[in-house]
This record gives sequence, C-alpha cells and structure tokens, in this order.
Amino acid sequence: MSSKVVASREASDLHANRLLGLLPSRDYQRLRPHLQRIPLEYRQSLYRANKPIEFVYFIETGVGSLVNTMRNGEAAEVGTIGNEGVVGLPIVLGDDRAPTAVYVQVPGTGLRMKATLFKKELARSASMQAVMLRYGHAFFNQVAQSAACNHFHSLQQRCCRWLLMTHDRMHSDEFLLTQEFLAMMLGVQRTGVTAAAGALQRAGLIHYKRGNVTIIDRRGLMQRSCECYGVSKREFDRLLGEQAKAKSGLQLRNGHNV
Amino acid sequence: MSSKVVASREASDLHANRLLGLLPSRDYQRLRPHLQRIPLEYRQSLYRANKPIEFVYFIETGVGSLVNTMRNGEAAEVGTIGNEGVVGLPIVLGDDRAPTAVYVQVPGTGLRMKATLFKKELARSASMQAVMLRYGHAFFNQVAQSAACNHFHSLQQRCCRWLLMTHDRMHSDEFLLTQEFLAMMLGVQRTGVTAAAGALQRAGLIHYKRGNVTIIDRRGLMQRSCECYGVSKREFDRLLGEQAKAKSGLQLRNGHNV
DNA sequence: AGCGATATGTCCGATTCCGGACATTCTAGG
DNA sequence: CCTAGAATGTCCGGAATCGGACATATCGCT
Repeated sequence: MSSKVVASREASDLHANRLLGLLPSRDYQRLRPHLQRIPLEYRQSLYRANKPIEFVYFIETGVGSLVNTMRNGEAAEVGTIGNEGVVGLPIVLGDDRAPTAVYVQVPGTGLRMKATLFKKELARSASMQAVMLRYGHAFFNQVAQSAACNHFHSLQQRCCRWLLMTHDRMHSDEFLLTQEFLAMMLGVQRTGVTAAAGALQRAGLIHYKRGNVTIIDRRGLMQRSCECYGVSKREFDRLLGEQAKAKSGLQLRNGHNV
Repeated sequence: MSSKVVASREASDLHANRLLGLLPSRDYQRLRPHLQRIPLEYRQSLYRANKPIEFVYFIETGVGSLVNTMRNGEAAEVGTIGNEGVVGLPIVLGDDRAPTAVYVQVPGTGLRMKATLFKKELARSASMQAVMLRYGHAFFNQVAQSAACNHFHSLQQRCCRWLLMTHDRMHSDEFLLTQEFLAMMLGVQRTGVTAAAGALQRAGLIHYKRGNVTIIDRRGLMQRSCECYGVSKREFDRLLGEQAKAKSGLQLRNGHNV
C-alpha cells in the first residue's frame, strides 16, 4: 500500500505546490484566504473543453492531464500538471475556456480558488503574473514537445516518459494505474500498452499488478525513454527552479532523485 | 481569392498584422517608432532553439513555423504563425528563449522590434499585454491541437490542413512550396508527401509544379482535412476576431497603465 | 546546347500500430 | 466460497509509414 503521506521536503519550502512557493509572501497572503483544500479524485474533470473555467487548482499531490479529445472520441494527453503548476492557465492568459480539458490521472489533493477571484488578484500583482506566465511558458514548451514526441517516438518510449513524469510528481514509487487508462492517455490501443508494459516488466524496470504500478529501475526507464522527458524537465527546472529566489542559473545535468 | 492589400475596415484595423490592428491606437503609437519593416526570406530563422531571442516579429505576409527539432535531426512543425500573430511569444511570457525554433516557411514581409524594447513597452501597457496574452492562448491551443493531430491523423489529412492554414495567410492561391520542405514540416518522408500530394492533384484540389502550389478547390481540401483545421481557426477567430476588440481594454495590472 | 542542381516519381521490404476477437487471471462483494 | 466484472494476455490480418535506392523531369546557368 502506497500513499500520499510522505511529505518529502524538496527544494521549495513551505508549500506543497511549487508555484505557490515561488510567490512573494505578500502575494501568497492575498491568495490564501481564497484557497480551499480539496481532494482530487481519479478521473475527475477539473475543467471541460469549451466550458467556462470555474476554478483554478494548485495541485499538491497527484497529477492532472491536459487532454485533447477528437470528434470521434479518440483522446490523447498533450500535457501533464503536477505540484509544480496550476490548472487553469487560460485564466492567466485572459481567457475563460479552452478547447482542451483537464482530468485527474492520479488522485491526490490540491488547493482551489474561484477563477474570477484569481483573475482579480492576478491583475493586482505584477509579480504574481510574472510567476504564472513563466510557468505558462514551461507548460507551453511541454506541449510543444509532446506534439513532436507523439509523432516520432515509439509507444514504449512514450510509455517510459509517461511513467517518469508521473513518478516525479508522486511521493511514492508505487501508484495506481491501469493499462487501459494509460492507453487512453497515450492515445493508443490497450493491447499495445500491454505489450510495452510487459516488456518493461520483463526487463525488471517496473512491476505492475491489476492497476498498480511500481517503479523499480528509474535509470533503466530513462534509458528507454525518449529525450522528451529530459527536455521538458530541464525547461521546468530552468523556469521554476531555485533561480527565482536565489540565482543558481541553470544547472541540473543528471541530478535526478531516486 | 483575396486582393493584394487588406481593405481598411475600421480606423484601427489598418495594419496588415491583425495583432497590431487589435492594439489600442495609443499602444500602437508607442511601438511604431521601433518597428522596422523587413523581408522574411525563405527558410530564414527568426529565432533559434535555446538561444536568446533578439527580435520579435509581426508578420505581414508570409508564414512562420514553430519547429521542434529532435537530437537526431528529425524535425516537425508544431505551430504556424502568420499575419494574425507575433513571433516571440516567449518574451511575452517573461522568458528570453525557447527549446523550439521559428523558421520562415513562406517568404513575405514583417515588422520587427528589439525584444528588450518590446518587453519594456509590454510592461507599460496592460492593454497591450492583454492582446498579446490572448494571442498566446490561441497559439497554445493550436499547438495542443497539433500534438493530438500529429498522432491521430493521416498524412493526407495533415497535408490538407497544412495547405489550408497556409492558404489562409497568403494573399494568393499560389505560393512557393516544395514537397521536400512540406515533408520536413510534417515530419514525414518526402516520398509520403509525393504520394499524398499526387492524390490531391489527381483529385483536382491542387496543382503543383516544381516548388509551386496552387490551391484550386478549397472546399475539397476541407473535406479531406482533419477537424484540426477548423478547431484552430475557430479559436483564433474567437480570441482575435472583431468582438475581441471590445475586450482588449481588459486590465491585467494596475499602476503602470497610462 | 549542355550541365549540374533541384524537384518529383516509383518501387519494395520492414516495422509499428490498428482493430477486433477471444482467453485468462485477479479481485471485490455477496 | 463463488461469481461477476475488471484487468491483463495473446493472436491475427491489414494499413500506414519508414528507410532506402533509384529513375526521371525541370530549371538555371554558362
């Protein structure tokens, strides 16, 4: 039994959500009274395609997926959001909806806030806006990377990437995930995922059992993953890393935790 | 087919670049002295991956491509920019570089401006910022659509989409385009494009000859294109259309605005 | 007119993934 | 303890695209 108990303190300090942690304390204090802690439940929709966005969510644990659904029902994940970000970027960009939707792919908890209020607070603080926009750029880059990745890379490579990105955002090596669901996220057939995941298990990189995956060999996954994992991660670290508070610039070559 | 020069509809809509046209006249007057008209040449790079962005470009004619290049040299277009937008969104989002690059895919002309100056002007005007961010969201949605499109849709469908999007931004039914180049944009083999384009020509939708394409049957292309063309276009119209002007006074920040 | 460079046409085996059908294993709940 | 449903495993033909090689056509230049 895994779970979201561990509060492993990472580089960012007080807040489980790194984006909130990047805010100047004055900004945070303004948001605080409006933030409400809520559970994020498996498959819950945080906002729907082309519908007004009611709340923005600062994820603490768990992972959300930006999903694009085609007319015929085919769907694919084009970006993921964890405790490094916020769900509701369209609000930051001055819009109130988007043609994509966001679903909870791994359950957890988050802080939510009325979108209208958030928009108002954003307008009052240039520093808050700057932080949100910088995250927006990192996320944009992730989506741009996905666009190329979905086209060029094999199912197994993308599988590895997805597992790594999710693992980064979890506080445990084990989490809930069915092949069926992963297939939907990757926009492929379930049987394809069975084949890919089977190979990874046989190679001793992961272990899974009826909806539960355990990451065993992170390094091995990175070797089999496409470069896209590293590219996205580097960008997030560059834009949301320590340099906001200290200087630090861009480091991170191989510094992945195990 | 459209005429050479956009007819002036409204006082503030004089600009070949729609984004500049959306700016309140006061904002535009501030940018104006810094804007320099330059030709955009075939295959020219407007900014490079991971290098500081020197200039932002408001395209008047021609088309630019946001391109993601993999380590092994494979490349794919993940977004296109024409006279509806600006090249240099990272600046708007507070960054000075991006892991993607922008190339001129169809030559034309544009107005350029020092990125540092643009950033400064942006900070002075909430209305300008609002317009740029709204464009940013439309562009983001386009990239998100590409991410799914590249994965699900056939080469021929994407071929049609690409031709339509380019046609929208050209002032002519005929433009320069080699199969080789289109193949690079779509991230596929050249021989695949030969097959797809050949079929489209046989069906009487286009005509091409050594690097020159003519759009003959736009409707036919739309029928064979994937839905992604329509989705992107609708979003652009929603966010940058006529009614969008009314909202451009939207305030994002206090204090610095005039 | 001839040449080299560029652009397009064609063919073929290999690979990946789809689409669908079906079998098996595990787990929760009565 | 049993059973329904969920999750996973396996098989197969077919489609799209790759990767590469090669042939042909057209243009610009001298």
